[in-house]
Formats: sequence, structure tokens, C-alpha cells
Amino acid sequence: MSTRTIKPTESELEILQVLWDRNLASVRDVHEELSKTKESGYTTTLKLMQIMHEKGLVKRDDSSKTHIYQASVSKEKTQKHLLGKMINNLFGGSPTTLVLQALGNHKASPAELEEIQQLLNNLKNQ
Amino acid sequence: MSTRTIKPTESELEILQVLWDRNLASVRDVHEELSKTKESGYTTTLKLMQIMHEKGLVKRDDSSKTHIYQASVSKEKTQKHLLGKMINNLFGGSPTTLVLQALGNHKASPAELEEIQQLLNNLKNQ
DNA sequence: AATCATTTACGAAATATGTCGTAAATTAGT
DNA sequence: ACTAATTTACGACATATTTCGTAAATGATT
Repeated sequence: MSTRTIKPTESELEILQVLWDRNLASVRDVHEELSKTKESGYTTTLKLMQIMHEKGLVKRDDSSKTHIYQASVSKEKTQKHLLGKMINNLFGGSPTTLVLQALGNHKASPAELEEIQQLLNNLKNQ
Repeated sequence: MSTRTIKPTESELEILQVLWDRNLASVRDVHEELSKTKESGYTTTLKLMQIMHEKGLVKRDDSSKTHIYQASVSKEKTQKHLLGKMINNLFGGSPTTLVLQALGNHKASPAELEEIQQLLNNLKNQ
């Protein structure tokens, strides 16, 4: 299916988060966002984003001095891909085990529980 | 709390899977299991397991020639840790989003759906 | 136009990961 | 006891990841 298997690294994922949020962003935009929770130099972020561009993880418009970046992999697709990997690598291929762990260990609001219930009902009636 | 934050690599996770399954295993045991799905040399597996020992990911009994290894991190703890990381890094801190993705994209049997329903009921009545 | 600030490009280094070859030690078979 | 097989130890290398410094290019200020 054409698409190379994409496996962003930890740092690349942080950058993708910002790009998914903003859609368009310069290196400076991304770097300032990351700086809120992380200590690292501007050129580090720049280099990472250049490498991501080489890999095809991001697109960019370099028609003006300040290049504008955009994610070229969708959030949903990436989530799906990495989730599948985790299910295989860590949960013996059982999504159910993962779901039980996630629900058991992390609080969810009544509204969220209801949302899950909805989906569950759909899956049952099939 | 002592325990350093442990983040096994891809290969280390494969090895841990085997150790979690068997509890006790030699390098050869592990390597033969991995060989079923993966192509790599015996000394590679050995080296990885030695490094895992240095890192404290595994314990070993080296009283006889063939060293016997055992995981020193529990499956549940590791799952919990990496799942939490993924929720933060990739699902904006929302376990619900992850659960919905997991249920939506991966098939679950009626029995499994029932199991999830049980847990859901418990969480609701709280 | 000259200067200053911002941005990109590039190279280089530190660490981690995964790979294996070879040698030494240990055990088993004869 | 000798030989063969197995296992560990160790060093080395290739690649990937993360980090930054410095220089060049670009654009803005005066």
C-alpha cells in the first residue's frame, strides 16, 4: 500500500503533537511550545524537523525565509499504527487486555464511560 | 520507590515476552523462541540479554554454566508504564480516546466484549 | 548601504541500539 | 584424558537518535 511503515521517535512524536494541534507552524512555533516542558536548543528542534522532512513525516512550504511545516501523517493513522504495535508487542495481540488495563488504571469521567458504553453496544449488536 | 523508569527497547520487549511466558529461561530457550518469527544470531540474543542484565531488566542465576534468566520487571507494571506513556504522548492524556481507538479498530469476541462490559459496570457504580 | 536579528544548512559528537565474529571457559561424549 | 559442542565474554561496527556549534543566507532596521 505504498505508505512506508512510519515509526516516529519519541522526539518526533512531540513535534507531531504540536503540528497536529496547529496545522501550520514554523520551527520557532514548535520550539517555543516544546520549551514549555522541555529543555533543548533551537537548532535541535530545527534539525529534528529537517530530518522529519527527509523522512516524509512532515511537509513544508519554503517559499519564504521562514519555512512553514505541516504534518504529513495523520494523527489517527499514527495512533492506529502505534496502538497496533503496542497490542502486539506488549499485550500478546489482545486489544481487550489493553482496554481493560487502560480502563482499570486511568480514571474516566461518567460521560466518557457513557461514550465507551455506546460503542460497546454497537459492537455487541453486530 | 527506588525503581528507575524503565523503557525497554523493541528487542528487549520481545525477550521479556518470552521470559514472562516461561518465567525461567536460558539464552538458548529465548533465542529459539525468537527464531520462530525473527532472523538473528545466537550471540545477538545473548548480548541483548547481557545488556538487559546490566540495566536490571532481568535477573539471572549464573551458578552453572548455562545461565538462567528471569524477568525482574513484571508484565503488568511494564504494560501500565508504557500504556501511560502512550496515552500522554499520543492520545493527549485521554485514556478514553485510546480505548475507543482500540475497540474500534481491533476485533473483539463477544466474550471479550462481555468482560469489558463487566468492568464498565463496576466503574459506573462508583 | 551597513548592521543586526532570525533562520536555515551543515557538520560533528555523544549515546543507544542491534548486529556479529572470535576467543575463552565449561561441560559432555567417547 | 581428549575432543567436540555449547556457552559466555568481549570487542567491534553500522545505524539511528539526540544534541549543538558555527557559518551562510535572508530579511528587517536605521
